[in-house]
Amino acid sequence: MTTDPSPRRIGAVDSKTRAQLLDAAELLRVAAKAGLKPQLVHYYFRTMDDLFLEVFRRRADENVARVERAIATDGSLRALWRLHADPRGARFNIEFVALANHRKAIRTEMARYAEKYRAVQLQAVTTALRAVGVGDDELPPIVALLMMTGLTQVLALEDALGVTAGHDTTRSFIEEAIARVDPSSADH
Amino acid sequence: MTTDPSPRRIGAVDSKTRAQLLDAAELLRVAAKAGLKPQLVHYYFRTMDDLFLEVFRRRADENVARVERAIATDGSLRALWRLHADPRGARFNIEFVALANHRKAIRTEMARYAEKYRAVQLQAVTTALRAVGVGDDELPPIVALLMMTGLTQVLALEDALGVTAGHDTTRSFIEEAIARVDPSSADH
DNA sequence: GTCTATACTTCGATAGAC
DNA sequence: GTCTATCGAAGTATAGAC
Repeated sequence: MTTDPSPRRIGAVDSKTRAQLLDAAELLRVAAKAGLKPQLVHYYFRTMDDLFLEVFRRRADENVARVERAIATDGSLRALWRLHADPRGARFNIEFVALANHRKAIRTEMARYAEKYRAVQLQAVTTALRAVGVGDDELPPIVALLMMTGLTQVLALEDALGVTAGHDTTRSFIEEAIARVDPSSADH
Repeated sequence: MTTDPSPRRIGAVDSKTRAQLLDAAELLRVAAKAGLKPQLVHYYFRTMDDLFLEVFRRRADENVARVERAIATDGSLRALWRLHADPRGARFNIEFVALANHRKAIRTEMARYAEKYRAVQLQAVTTALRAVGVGDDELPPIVALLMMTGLTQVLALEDALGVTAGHDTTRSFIEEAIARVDPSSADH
């Protein structure tokens, strides 16, 4: 998919400029805003899709790794929620949802990663819930996971719009609910 | 904001073509796909923002009205969830989030409506929870509302990507949870 | 009042200059 | 290997024809 069937020349993978373009794209300003000529994008990535795909994969891989690391060191419910509660992940997701709206290649890649990511997280949530004695019929892991994901997403989305009423209340409530069910992981 | 400070001519508000453009835009194909020349958009709406803003307001107003109607006839938790669970609303929202990413005018309008919509729904959820005896400290209405909204949003979003694992389980769980807390509103 | 010819700008991409 | 001149297409908007 990223392999190059055409004869056109392409920039070196370890080029500094290439890295700059990736960084810029991640912040969703492309080229111009980073002080680089727009054409450079096509020299280093051939197409816009290729650029965005690489940004996406880079981040997605990192996220999967982060979750796996977190599980290894502290698989508590609270730790998982904290992971979710970081708005950067949700914000990143929103940006790409917007992109995916127009770009099939992005959509496909998001689907692929959504499944992989979901599996990793589901495993973690399942273990965490079991650890604190929450039964599958009381709260199925997949439900807990989708709720966490959804909640984080709305919070991030509204935040981007400047609508934040009730957000702190909600975050506190979740933290407290977790503390209630698993006092051992409390840290303040 | 939609008033016209410039002298340029503009199409009649009750024109059939104008209505067609609005309908087309709602389905996110614009002009061309509806068999209309792209320039017509600018005759009837002056700018793209104006077109999208009108589509958005039309829908948003309708949604607010729909919730208000629902509350009036059946303000039960279940009814509110059903309202949320309709994926059309969430899908619509996602489309506009994508648009808002590039269009400040849309972003501003979304924020305005988000607050209005939130107020109406919060009122409804508050009443519904009180009716079934769920205390504010047990589950604050704003938390319930944000969770419902978030959950619906993820479901719709994943659905758009073709990722649907666990969705049915989750929907069933919510329905059952509601039935448990409010058996009177059960309908099957 | 309705629509189209036209222009301008941005985006995506290529070929070619250094 | 790195970058820029240039192009075509799409998106956005205006002036003018019917």
